Amino acid sequence: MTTGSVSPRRADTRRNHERILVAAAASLADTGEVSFNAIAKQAGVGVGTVYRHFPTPEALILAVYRREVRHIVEVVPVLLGKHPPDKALRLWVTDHVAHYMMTKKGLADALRTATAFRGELPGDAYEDMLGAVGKMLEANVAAGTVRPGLTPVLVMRGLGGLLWLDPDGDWRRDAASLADLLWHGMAAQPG
Amino acid sequence: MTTGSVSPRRADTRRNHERILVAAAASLADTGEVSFNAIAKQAGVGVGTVYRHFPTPEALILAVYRREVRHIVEVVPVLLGKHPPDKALRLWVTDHVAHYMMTKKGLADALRTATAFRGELPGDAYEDMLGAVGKMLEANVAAGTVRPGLTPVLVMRGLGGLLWLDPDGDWRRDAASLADLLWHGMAAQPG
DNA sequence: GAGGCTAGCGGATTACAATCCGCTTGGCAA
DNA sequence: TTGCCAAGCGGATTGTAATCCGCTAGCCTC
Repeated sequence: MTTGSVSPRRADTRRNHERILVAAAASLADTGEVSFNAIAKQAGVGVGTVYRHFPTPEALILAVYRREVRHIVEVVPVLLGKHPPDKALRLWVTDHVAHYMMTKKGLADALRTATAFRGELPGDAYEDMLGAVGKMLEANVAAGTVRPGLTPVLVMRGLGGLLWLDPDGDWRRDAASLADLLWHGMAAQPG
Repeated sequence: MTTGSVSPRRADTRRNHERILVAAAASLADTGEVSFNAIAKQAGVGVGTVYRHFPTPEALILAVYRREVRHIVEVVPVLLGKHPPDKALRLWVTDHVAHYMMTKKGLADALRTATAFRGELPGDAYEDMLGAVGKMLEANVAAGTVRPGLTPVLVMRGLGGLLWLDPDGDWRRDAASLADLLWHGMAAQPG
C-alpha cells in the first residue's frame, strides 16, 4: 500500500502517487532535501496524502530510486552471463552497487538511516539485495572461486562499508579496495 | 567547546556540562531517548544550554559513551601485550568493539547517523578509532600475519558492518563471522 | 572588596514534522 | 443515470525540535 508497486482502486490515488514521486525526485535532485510539506505543496496535494503514500522519508527516497535498486538487482544475471563469476562479483560491487550509491543523492544516507530500524527496510529492497548477493555467492561457489558456507547476510554486512564512501573523493578506487579485501576473505584459494 | 574535554572559564559551565551528561546517561539507560527538552528539564538547565554544549544528539550520545569509546581505543596495547597480534585483533573486534556497540543503547544508532554527515564525527572519536585500528594493523604486519599495504580506513569500512548487528540476536557469533571474513581478507597467508 | 566586562544562561519564540478527522469524489450496483 | 459507499483527500491542529536574544552572574582588575 505504500511503495507504489500496487495499483490502488482509485485513479486519483495513482495520479497523486506519481505526482509525489515526481516532486520528490525533483527535490532530491535539486537540494537533496525531502521535506514532506515542501513536496506536498510542490506536488499540489495535502501533506496527509504524502504521508499516506510514504510513511517515512526513507520509504519515499527508496521509491524514487526504486528503478535504480531494481537495476542493481537485475543486472546480476547479466553480469554472470557475460563474465566469469569472480569478475562479475567485482564489477557488480564497484560499477553498480557503489556507483548508484554515490551517484544518487541521498540514497546512501537513506539506506543508512533506513536500516537503522532493523529489518524495517521499506518494500522488499533488502530481500532483493540479499537475493542478488546470494546469486553471486552461489555462482562463485559453483565455480570454485569462493569457499562455501558464507551467508549472504554476512557478505552484505561486509559490503556495508560502501555506505561510507566519500562521493566527493575517489570512491571508485575505495570501493575496489573494499571489494578486494572482501574478495580475499571469501576466496576459496589464496591469491 | 562541545564534547567536554575542554575546561571552560566558568565554573557553572563545567557544572552544567556534568549535569547534562548525567541526565542524558539516565535517559539513555532508561528509555534510550535523547529529547533535548526532556534532558534540559531533568538536568535543571535551559534547552539552549544543552544545545550549546552538544550541538547534535550524536554529540551528546558520544559524550555519554566517551568513556567506552576511550576504553575501546586504550585496550588495544593491552591486548597486543597479552596475546599474539592475530588473536588480539579478533578479540578486540568481538569482545570490545562489537561488545560496546551492542551493549550501550543507541551507540550504534548514533554512530550510524553521526557518520552520515561525512567526517563530522564529533570530538576526535573517529581519529582515535582509526589510530587503534592502525596499531592493530601495524602489529600484525610486523608479525607477518597481515599483508602490508592495508589502510586503517579500509579496515574500518570493513568493520562498519558491525553497526548492523542485531542486539537481540546472536551478535557475538555474527561479529566473529565478520571478523573472520575480514581476517581472511587481510591475512598474509592462506588459511 | 567593588566594579566592569563578557561568557554563558534560560526559556519565550519560531519553525517544522506528523497526525487526525470531516469532507470529497471516484467507483460500482441497480 | 442515479445514488450509495467508502477509499482517499487535505490542511487545520498538535506536538516537538531548534534558535535567538535580553539578562544573570562568574571572573578578573584595580
